[in-house]
Amino acid sequence: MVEHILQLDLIFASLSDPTRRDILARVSRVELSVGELVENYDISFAAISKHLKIMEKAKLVVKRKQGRKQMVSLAPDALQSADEYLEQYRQMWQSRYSKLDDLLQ
Amino acid sequence: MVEHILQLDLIFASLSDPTRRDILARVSRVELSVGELVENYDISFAAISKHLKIMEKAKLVVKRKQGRKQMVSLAPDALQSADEYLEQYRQMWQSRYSKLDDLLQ
DNA sequence: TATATGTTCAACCATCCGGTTTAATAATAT
DNA sequence: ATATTATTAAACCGGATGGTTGAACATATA
Repeated sequence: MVEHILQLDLIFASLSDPTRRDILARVSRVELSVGELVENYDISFAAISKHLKIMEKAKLVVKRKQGRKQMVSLAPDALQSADEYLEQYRQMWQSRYSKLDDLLQ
Repeated sequence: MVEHILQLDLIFASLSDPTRRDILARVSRVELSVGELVENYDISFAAISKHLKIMEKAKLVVKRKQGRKQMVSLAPDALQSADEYLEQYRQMWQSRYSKLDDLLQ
């Protein structure tokens, strides 16, 4: 339970960085090695490796070893946790719009 | 555009802290003064005030002055931005489950 | 006007974060 | 065995973050 809350900390903290969101978008389309990811950014290999470690801890991505490469891919469960968290608020902005709808009627 | 991205940074960073998520949950139910919020936590008035400033900057909450009190309430638009960000990934875990469904058929 | 109440600001501290560089490790190729 | 390739680890740096305390500011109330 506390575990689950901690996980939300890690998930949202991961998502708060634009480089990590970009990594997420890329690996959601296709599995990529760490090196292939690095090519897209102007920061060091080590920096990307650290970003990936943060994302792994948040369970946003998984790595599997293939030869000497580490292949990175999306692990959708964490995003789903974030989505479920937002779920509880969804009706609030929906009701907002329905109020607006009422006005427009 | 860059503005919008920056906003996602602030929104997710805000949500990554459990105290702030708790504040959000409370003010989503009922408008509360800063002082009323403080009573729920073991940290200083100033600390809560700082959390609120972060949440205000992320546009997760709004404050309105009422006498000498500052009343805090939810501003759903930022949560909706977060939700829209997740939207692009939603089908990925949904398709995962539909694959599972297929297996179970 | 003085005082109490509600909140923020400022300065400070310890820790975390995103980046660097260099060294170490792991796996493949020569 | 050695060299090359792919990645992580370690040590470091500057700036942000979450907390503190104490002073300052704003608004009500006596």
